This record gives sequence, structure tokens and C-alpha cells, in this order.
Amino acid sequence: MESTEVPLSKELLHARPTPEPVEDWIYEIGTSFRPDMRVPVRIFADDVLIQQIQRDRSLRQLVNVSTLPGIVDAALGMPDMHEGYGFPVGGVAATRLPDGVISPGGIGFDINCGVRLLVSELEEDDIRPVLEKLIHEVSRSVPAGFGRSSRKLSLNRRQLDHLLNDGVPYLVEELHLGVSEDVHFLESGGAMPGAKSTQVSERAKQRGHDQLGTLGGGNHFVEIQLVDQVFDDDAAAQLGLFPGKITVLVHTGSRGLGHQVCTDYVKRMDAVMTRHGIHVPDRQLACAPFSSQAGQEYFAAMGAAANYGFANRQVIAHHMRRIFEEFLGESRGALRLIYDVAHNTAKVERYGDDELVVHRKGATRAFGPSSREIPPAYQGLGQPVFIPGSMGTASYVLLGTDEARDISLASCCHGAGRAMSRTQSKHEVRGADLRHELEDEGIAIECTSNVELAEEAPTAYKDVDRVVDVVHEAGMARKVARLRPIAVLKG
DNA sequence: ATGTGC
Repeated sequence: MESTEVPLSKELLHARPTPEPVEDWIYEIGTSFRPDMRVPVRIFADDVLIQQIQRDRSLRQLVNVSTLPGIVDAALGMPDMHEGYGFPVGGVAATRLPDGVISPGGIGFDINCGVRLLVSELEEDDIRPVLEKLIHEVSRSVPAGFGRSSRKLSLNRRQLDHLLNDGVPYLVEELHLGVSEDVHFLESGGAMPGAKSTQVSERAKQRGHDQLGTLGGGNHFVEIQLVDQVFDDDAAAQLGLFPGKITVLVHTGSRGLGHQVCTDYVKRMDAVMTRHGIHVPDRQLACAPFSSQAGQEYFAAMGAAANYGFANRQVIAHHMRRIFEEFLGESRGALRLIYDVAHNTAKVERYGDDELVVHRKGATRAFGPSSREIPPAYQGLGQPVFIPGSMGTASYVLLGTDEARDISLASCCHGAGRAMSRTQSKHEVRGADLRHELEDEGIAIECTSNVELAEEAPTAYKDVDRVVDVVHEAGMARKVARLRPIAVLKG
């Protein structure tokens, strides 16, 4: 690996980059901004979002990302971008194999945080009479909140290793958590290629053995929603989405296990980085060549943690099905899985002659209709993309486009994106007030902590309608439907 | 995001 010693003055390292508008919905920072940049920085935004993005250090973080060895095209920022660990949340970066690097900070601490959508035949009138009791039962079945584990489901070591290696198919075939059709409607089939439980530390496994089927904290939630608006009747119908129908959205990740995997490998890469001749402007960007031992072992551990994330959403969906059937009857309460998307992963993908490691952190893969990597049922249509809004606000269903490969490395946004820090939101919003506001809007809410509720107030987030409009207008994905919550479980 | 710690 070629070494990149570019002495940077303190002023240059802390200089505030100014993004220049270059096309509709696209802003750039050119490589002339700093001598260590290998590619430009490109952000997808409108005039309002680009201002919000400039309030934190996320742009400078994206400039730092543009210095990574092997990076191609540009360091990309999604319209919901905000500051994260090393990489911004809403950052996408691809490095070319065989020499390019992989960086745990480019995936994030919550490996395979993601979203799953199920749809029912029910309408609001069918569920309204039992809604409060139903969401309360959900809160009893799905442990939610920071540090929560499951008392009912605990995996022994053999089962956990199996799950880390083989993902959701293992859960369905061996533990009967779900139906066999489910595995055809998951990104990567719910089993990441190259996942190896042997590269996951004992400590990570210890943290993970009793957290399967739990929600966690932060912006993770389970929502019962209805299809509020349809933008493309044909596409929506092909997905089984019709106006007024009830849906279930599950937003969570790999909990303590994924967090520990990230912690373990950031430390390890930080230690070996200079031995590989790599120098980065921020220690949080610790990385290693993908083909090195540390790179390969991280990729295998990351895949295993991602499998845990898919499995976590599978178990929660299983509870939702059981509860819907209990309250609404076996056939009326049926929930069909539409798809499950990851928004914190790295994947090896081919673009022309190039094999790339695509880091997506707070960004959703958005493959188009001609992709062979999506379920046969969706080929010709495009990969479903789910954008959870902030808790209690609208969510979106989009479809990936073929053009997104050229525009944004087949990626789009992942949510509303924070506009305010947790601390700030906690000081500005009272959780109890927010709870009453949501209840006044007819949203049943189950939440263990008013403080955590305040941290996730909709006012702490960017406007999801605006974020999604940028993605749609820029051609990264197209709008299909908008979903509105009627009941929420949050940590 | 996270049994929130170098």
C-alpha cells in the first residue's frame, strides 16, 4: 500500500469546507480544498438541508473519508447526513479491491441497523378497537430500551454460532421462527456472504446471547402504521401496499453484539494501521487493507454481526405475527413480509470491471429493477427501500433505480437524520408533553423512559418529507408510498 | 447506536 504522508497544518485540518452547488440536488467539495483528499466530496441535498448539514462536523468528516486509500468516485453524503464516529451517519464510500481499505467507522457501531416492513389485509377500523391492548402486549413481548435483554429467549453457544454463520435461514429452518418464504424477502437473504462466528470475540457473544428479539434504545422502534398516501399505484400494488392498509415497521440492529464487534476491530485496526503504511487524519477512521488479515477478519465478524441484526428483526416480526393473530384471528391478522433492508454495512459489489467494498453508514442500498441481487418477485420493479421517519412521524417506501448505480453507488438515505443532538433535545423537550401530543394525534405509545422519548422528539430530526424528496428528485430511488403511525413501541 | 469508562 502506498503511503500518504501529507503534512497538514492545524488550520487546514480544522478549516470549514464550503460545499458548492454543481447540479440540481448536488453539492461538492473539490480536491483542491485539502492536499490529502484523493477524491471529491459530493452531497445530495437541497438548500435547506445543506444548511442543516453545515451545523455539525459531518462535512469535515466526509473530507477525511475522501483521503482513505483506494477510495473511488467520491465520498458521498446523503441528504439526512449528520455527525457520527469517524464517518458521518449518511456517508457512503467505496474502495477498490484488491488494495482498498475497510474501516469499521464506515459501518458504525450498530452493525446492520435496519428496517423491515410487513403488510396486513387489515384497515384502521379493524384494529382500532384492540389497538391499545395490542401495542401493550407488544411492549410485554419485545424488550425495549437501553441495555435490555430477553428473559424468554436465550441462545446456547452452539445455536448462537450457527446463527452468526448462517443468519435468518437457520432461525427459520431450525428454530421455526418465521415461515420459509421469509428468507426470499430479505437483503442478502438474511445471511451475509463470508460471515464467520470464529472472528467474533467471546465478549461480543456474551453480550449477544440473550438480546435476540429485543429492540434497544435510541431511534429504534416498532410501529403499527397505515398506508397514508400512494405515489405510484402500480408499484405499490405490486408490493401489496394499498391505501388504508395496516403495516408493521421494525427498526433495530445488532445490539450489544454488533457494538462490541465494532469496538474490538477499531482498536485492532488502530494498532496495525501504520504497519500497513496507512495514515488517516482522524483516529476514528482506523482501517486496514481489505485483503489484510485484520481486514478479512473484520469483514467476517461484521457479516456475523449483520446476520444477528437480520435475525433480531426476524424474531421481533415473529412476535408481531403471533400478537396480530391472537388479537385479530389467524387469517385476518396475517402479516406478510415485504422486505428487510440494512442501513449500516459494508458489501463487496461489482461496478463494471471494478470490485468495490461499499461502506454504507446510515445509507440504504437501492438496487434497481435490472439487479439480479433482489428477490425474483421484485426484478423489473426495483429493490424496496424503507425510510423510517423520526418516531411518531411518517415513514416512506421507495424503490431503487438502475440509475442509482451511477449517481450514488446504488445508495440512498436511511431516515430523517438528526438535526439536534440528543443532549440538546433532552433539554428542549419534555418527554411527558411529547407523549400527550402523540396521544392527541391518535397515536398509541408504549415507552419505558420519558427522557429517551424526549431525545427522539420529531423536532430533533430533519424533515423526512424533504429528505425523501431530494432522493426522489436526484433519481437515487423513487417514491412509492407514505406510511403514518397509529401505534408506537419505543425504548 | 452502546452493560454510554484510556
